[in-house]
Amino acid sequence: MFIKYILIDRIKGVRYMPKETFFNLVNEKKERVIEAAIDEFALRPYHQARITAIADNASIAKGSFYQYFEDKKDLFKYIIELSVNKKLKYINLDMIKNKDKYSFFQLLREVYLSGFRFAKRHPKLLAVASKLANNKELYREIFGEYKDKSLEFFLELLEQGIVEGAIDSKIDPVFVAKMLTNISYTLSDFIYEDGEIDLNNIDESMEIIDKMLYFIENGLKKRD
Amino acid sequence: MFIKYILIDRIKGVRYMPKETFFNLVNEKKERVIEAAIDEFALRPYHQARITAIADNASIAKGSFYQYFEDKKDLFKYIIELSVNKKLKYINLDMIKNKDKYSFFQLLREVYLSGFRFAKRHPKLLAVASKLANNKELYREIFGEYKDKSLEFFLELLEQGIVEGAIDSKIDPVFVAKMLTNISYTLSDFIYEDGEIDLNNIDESMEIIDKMLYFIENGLKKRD
Amino acid sequence: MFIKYILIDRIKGVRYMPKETFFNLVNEKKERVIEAAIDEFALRPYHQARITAIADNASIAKGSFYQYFEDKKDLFKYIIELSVNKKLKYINLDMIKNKDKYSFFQLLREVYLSGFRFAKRHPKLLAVASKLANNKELYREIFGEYKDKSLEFFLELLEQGIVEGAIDSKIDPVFVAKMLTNISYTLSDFIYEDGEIDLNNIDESMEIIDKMLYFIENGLKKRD
Amino acid sequence: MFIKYILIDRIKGVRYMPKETFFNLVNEKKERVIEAAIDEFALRPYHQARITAIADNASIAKGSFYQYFEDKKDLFKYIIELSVNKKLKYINLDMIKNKDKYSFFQLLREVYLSGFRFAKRHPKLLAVASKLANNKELYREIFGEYKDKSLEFFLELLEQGIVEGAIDSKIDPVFVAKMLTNISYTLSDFIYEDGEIDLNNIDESMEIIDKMLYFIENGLKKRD
DNA sequence: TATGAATGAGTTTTCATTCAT
DNA sequence: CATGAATGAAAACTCATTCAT
Repeated sequence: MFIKYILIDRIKGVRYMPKETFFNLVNEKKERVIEAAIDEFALRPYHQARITAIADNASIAKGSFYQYFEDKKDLFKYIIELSVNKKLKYINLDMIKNKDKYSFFQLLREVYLSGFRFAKRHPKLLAVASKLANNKELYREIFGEYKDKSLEFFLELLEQGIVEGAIDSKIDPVFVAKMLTNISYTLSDFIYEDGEIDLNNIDESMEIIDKMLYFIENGLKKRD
Repeated sequence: MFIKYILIDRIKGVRYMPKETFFNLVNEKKERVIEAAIDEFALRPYHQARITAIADNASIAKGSFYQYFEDKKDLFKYIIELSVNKKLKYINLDMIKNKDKYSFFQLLREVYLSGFRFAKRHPKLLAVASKLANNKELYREIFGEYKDKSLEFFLELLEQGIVEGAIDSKIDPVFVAKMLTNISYTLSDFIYEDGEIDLNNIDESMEIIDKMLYFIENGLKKRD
Repeated sequence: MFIKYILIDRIKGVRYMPKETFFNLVNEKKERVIEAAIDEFALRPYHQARITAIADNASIAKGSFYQYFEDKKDLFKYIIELSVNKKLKYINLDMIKNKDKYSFFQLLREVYLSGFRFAKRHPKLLAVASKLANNKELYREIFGEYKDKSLEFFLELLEQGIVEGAIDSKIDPVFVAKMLTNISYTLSDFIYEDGEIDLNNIDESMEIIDKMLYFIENGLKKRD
Repeated sequence: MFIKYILIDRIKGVRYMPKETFFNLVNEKKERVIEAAIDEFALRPYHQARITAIADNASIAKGSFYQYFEDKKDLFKYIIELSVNKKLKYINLDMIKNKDKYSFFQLLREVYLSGFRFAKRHPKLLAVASKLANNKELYREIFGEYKDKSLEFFLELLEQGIVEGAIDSKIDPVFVAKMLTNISYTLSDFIYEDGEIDLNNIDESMEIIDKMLYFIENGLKKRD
């Protein structure tokens, strides 16, 4: 999930934005709109989500909505972008930036842990993102065709790990990068669903991440 | 995916079916309808899929559609069921039925391989199934609440594997079962997307599965 | 009600009839069709009644229906006509034919009693007739504009009653004829609705009729 | 009819209403919609009445209709309610409220006269109400099950009349109440139909009512 | 800028009737 | 005659978007 957001951030040259009028609103109203939008997009798939409901819940006129945003897609993009930005704050950016100073498994742990933390604190944003992830057609319609940067991120990490001798060189880096990416996309999603886990217990959360990493590490690490 | 299909098969007592009129049609027309439906459901999320488009593409009158099926949901269920049945043919049922005679990793290989084969040969059916898997609300509306049997299937396998000493007893079976289930749901999906892989080369396909299994096996197997 | 049926009978020159094919059917099938039609027309207003349901319940093909009847209206007319004929059997025709031999109140009693008896024995036919009576548009569409013969029947009776000195000459015959007609149309209907009355108790039925006649007689009879 | 309206008025707590948007319309448009609706509901039975026709005749977009009303039933209820309110203005409420100060026959006269006046001035509203009265299924669907208050109203009047010695104690009050109710429901309806009566001649109207009352009075009043 | 009424294309569904076999 | 699939007009209802004030 996290990586996907990084990706989105990178392609932001193409992104559409709310109109200036939206940014001129008083914060209170802006937030009413954003919250109403998140509520609706979290609840219904994109095509089922209704501008009417958003306008009603934000207590703005339907006409006003079109003063602020080009159309439904414009709003959706904006909400996705907000999620990205929110999510980035949960990542230990320092560690990622200086990724050559940390081991592969340290970095991986951080990436997954961030995703999990985010899921815990912002379940609705997670729901919105999940709606997008589950709808490839929409995903491409909104962001266009792309090379998956998150894949490249993991690939780079893996190759570095092999060079460093931390990872079994018999694994196929491309394939494993795909798996890790896939896990990063769905991890927080499926953990979140498990009602038995107390999301407020941070120790327990880490324990889960660590169980997974134990499995991954075993699967990847070089043995003598 | 495979396990989910087994599940669906089991609850088939509740399933709704096309009307008799549909089965009385000449095969050629029946297939036109089925293909048009698969095309539409593969292309659009369930709620966006249009009866009109299906009728048009199948070259039948809109009214005829309702001679054959109760409604959109009825058709959708039927298409899902077709997928299930098609998929079951790709599974080495013999091996699954006699699962106590095979090792955990042999069974896992078979399960994943089946999913992959199916994805290769019926990409549209995969797309339809994926639409359902990605829409939990619809899934429950159609099939009712349920305990995920595929999870239990993997869990059982894992516990047997631990008892037999094939699997590292330090892993958390519940958690790993979740991961394996998750992989089974998405594996063929994400492999299929990679245009670089030659789906018609069966050796290459197996090679991919085996790469994944190498990783999983390393992650799980007991070491001395 | 009864009088309305007499009326219909008289205008039968205009009536449409089932096709010959219908009359060529074996009685058993004919009756299946008639019963299914009565069931449907008793249950739903004319425009809501469905040929499909009738064909299904009669176990005939929908196409066959159109071999027997011109269309829905044709069938409806036929069912109405059947009701009329059935109803006529409940009337002491002898008494009506020789109406100059009986007193006004004797005749009135017979007319109302007949309607009541019929309602009791054929509640579904009553329901069908009531559907028609309640839908003037349909009534005229089916039977065309008409002078209400039942009105004339009562009027004639009343005038005779006045001449004979049985009826108060201060009443307005036209007006009272209208009221009596109206009562004849709705009497059985509203008595039938009253769940408290035991329709199978013939004495009780007569008692009701007689209560009404007591009231009417008081209202009309000449006093010295 | 009148009494039924009183009844409806009483249960008005449950009534559904047009949306606010409807009341915000300029009066001219509101009236166009109301008139188009009355025209359609007067012409066709409820299930046959077409939203499309109403929208067309009111010169509004079909979509606009749904801005104003929840659905067809919502509109129908509103039209019925309008009729009720209009009708109540024709009733000498003062007299009804103080019913112990007036004789049974005076009250009856007032009730029937009101119904007649209303029928004369608003024939279409009468047609609409009659559609409802003739469709018990719809009536109950819209207003719910109920004890017929109008029956009780007449029953009460009658019993008081008996106690006061104004009415023949040999009549069956329940039965007569039913008849009077029935007459009140259909009176204006059947008078209206008679093209020969000059509805604009108020004296003539009263004359008709009085003819009827003469008959009823004779039928009911106590004789020495 | 704010408003909210107006729009109408698009969707599902129903059913009387036709027609080829 | 029997059959039952085919048809398509017609209906209710939805909702993103426009636009006049």
